[in-house]
Amino acid sequence: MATIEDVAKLTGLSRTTISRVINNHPYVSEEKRKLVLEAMEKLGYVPNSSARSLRNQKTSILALFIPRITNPFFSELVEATEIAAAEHGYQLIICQTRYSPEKELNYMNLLKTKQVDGVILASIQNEWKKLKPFLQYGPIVLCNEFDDCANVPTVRLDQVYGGYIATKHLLEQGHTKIAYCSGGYRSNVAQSRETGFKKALAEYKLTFDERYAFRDAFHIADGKRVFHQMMELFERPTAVFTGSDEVAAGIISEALRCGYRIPEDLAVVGFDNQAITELTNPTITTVHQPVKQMAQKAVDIIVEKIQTKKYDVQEIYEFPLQLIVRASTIGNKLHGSEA
Amino acid sequence: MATIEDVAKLTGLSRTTISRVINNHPYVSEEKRKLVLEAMEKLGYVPNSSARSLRNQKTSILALFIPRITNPFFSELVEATEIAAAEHGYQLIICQTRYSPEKELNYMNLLKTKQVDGVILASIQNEWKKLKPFLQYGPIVLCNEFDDCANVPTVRLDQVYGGYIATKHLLEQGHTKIAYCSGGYRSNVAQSRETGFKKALAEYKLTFDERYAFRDAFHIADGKRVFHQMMELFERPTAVFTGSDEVAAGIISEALRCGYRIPEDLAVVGFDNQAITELTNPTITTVHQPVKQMAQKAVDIIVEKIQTKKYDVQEIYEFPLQLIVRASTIGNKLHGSEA
DNA sequence: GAAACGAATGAAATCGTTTTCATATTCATA
DNA sequence: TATGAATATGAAAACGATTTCATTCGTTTC
Repeated sequence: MATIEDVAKLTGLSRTTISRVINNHPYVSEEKRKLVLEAMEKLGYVPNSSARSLRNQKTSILALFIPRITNPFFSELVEATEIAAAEHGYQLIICQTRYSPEKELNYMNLLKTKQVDGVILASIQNEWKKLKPFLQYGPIVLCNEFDDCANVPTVRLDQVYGGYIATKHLLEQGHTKIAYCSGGYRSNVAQSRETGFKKALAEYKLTFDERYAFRDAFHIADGKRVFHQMMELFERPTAVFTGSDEVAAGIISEALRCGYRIPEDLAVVGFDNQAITELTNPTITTVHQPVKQMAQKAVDIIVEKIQTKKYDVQEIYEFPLQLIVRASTIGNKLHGSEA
Repeated sequence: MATIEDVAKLTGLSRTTISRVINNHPYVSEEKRKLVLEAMEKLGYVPNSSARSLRNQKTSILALFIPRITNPFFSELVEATEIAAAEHGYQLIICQTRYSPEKELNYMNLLKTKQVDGVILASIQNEWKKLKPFLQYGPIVLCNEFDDCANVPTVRLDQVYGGYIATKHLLEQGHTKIAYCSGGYRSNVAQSRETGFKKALAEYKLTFDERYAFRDAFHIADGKRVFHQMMELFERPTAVFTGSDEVAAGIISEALRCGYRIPEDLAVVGFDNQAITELTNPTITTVHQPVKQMAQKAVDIIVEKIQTKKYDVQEIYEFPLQLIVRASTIGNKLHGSEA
């Protein structure tokens, strides 16, 4: 393995000059520069990353925290983040917290041990006060998930509005008994959507019915289960808001299998605008989230924070959400509700 | 930021002793050990990763190469790989080649610059002879994708068998006009499946019809397109083998939308056993791939290779595939073919 | 013609660890 | 009581880069 010393010896120059060539510093004669480049080529020399990291106090690695990558929303986020990071010359380490506060805290040591230059949190499993101390070691940027207490840059989507427009759409179709599905209690994303959901209900003088709330719906299978739970209710809902397209697809799939009609018997609205929304037979009305833009922005910001070294500023960047109306809420001009 | 020197000063000991405590070396008196641990706690000291990497010539980072992470098969692979890596104390850097040989080669420099201890290739975009030179810098393990020329450990699945059992299943249902879909020409995975497909055909004295071959099908949308291409053929196939559940789902979705019956008009077999196979209305017959086991094995092996430093050995570990029969090929005891 | 400046180069310190080697002490053994 | 091991500790040399500070040599400038 050739080192800078080998190149120096071969060229008869000092390490300093070699380093200057590597880093495109001025004050190197064209003659020597060529000599060095040839020697580097000949030796197959490439600077050692660890040595550079140590000397420069910089790893060019970012960490992205997500609960799990097989959730298509997070897949998309990882895809976009990796691409954006690469554009800035950064590598991306994936940290799957699997919803565990301990795992999250453990991964946070990547920042403390200087294995990464910064952390992007796309989900949060601990209270902010547990996370905050790590700010002294490097920048933390919130992306998607957020926390009002957190004094750090936050890139997020207007989830209240998302919950609101999706619900309002159902209300406009005449529905009054609308169930609510989400994934988890802890997430502020989910809570915001619920706020938007309730806001829309309130505008129609309706109150939130706890019996219609299912806050443990993450996957397709959960959607199928929730469908049955809804149908067992005394007063069945005629529409359902879900926090993910997978759950919506699960509900629809199970409903159809059991002989129900969508949206006539049950209108369903998803969230995320995943590929599967075009797959089910009534295609799925959903809320589009501009994941790419969000990821790009988060990376831009963290790169800037790494440079400026000012980490504890609360800046909020919010992107809009967009309702995509498809067939799962509007069936052949029929209204689904006969409240 | 506290360094080992600070701990040494605070305790009045040498860096050597601090290091011994950190690394659990023998020959440190219990008294001093406690003293050191207290000082570390007090200073919030944690060893610097870059310094350790440089000194130990080891980063504890692996790189995983995939075309793109939003393909659910690769999401699952990344998930399992990250978990397995974490168990061994390794971090995982994601490298999305996006099917580009240049990007792949570029990411390979992670190995050369010693930013990672090893590379797991889950897809291959270059000829092996382009990749081979990197072996002098660290271990490369093939996982999922493979190359017979490659003199490295390979963890793979028996794709010939996978293509064979899926096709044989269709043949057993009486089909004789079976279309073939795959994603890409270059991949040995796809080519092996095609070999298995042809082998099954041959056993039934049927020949491969190039007009029935669609080798550019990756996503749901491709499935929809391919469905129409198939239906425009003079002699329509009565069954179709696909290289992914997404494509299968796309075909089924579009077929249903256009009023065709599945499997009566067209039997469809997918690949991967993804969640969506349980979503479409006739659920999708597919081939299950033991992704977790494969990923776990690949990580186990690369960790071992990092230790033993013997990289250029061709060892092949093959896991079996399994046909999962669902409704998209067997409809209510009806046979779909009337050749 | 001296002073000042710019271009080109190198010696040595530095980043924060781990490891090698040396030294000192204790303790058992012949 | 000398001898050799086992235990406990530290000084200094690595690991492979970058940067600071000199130094040297031309070239301008007054």
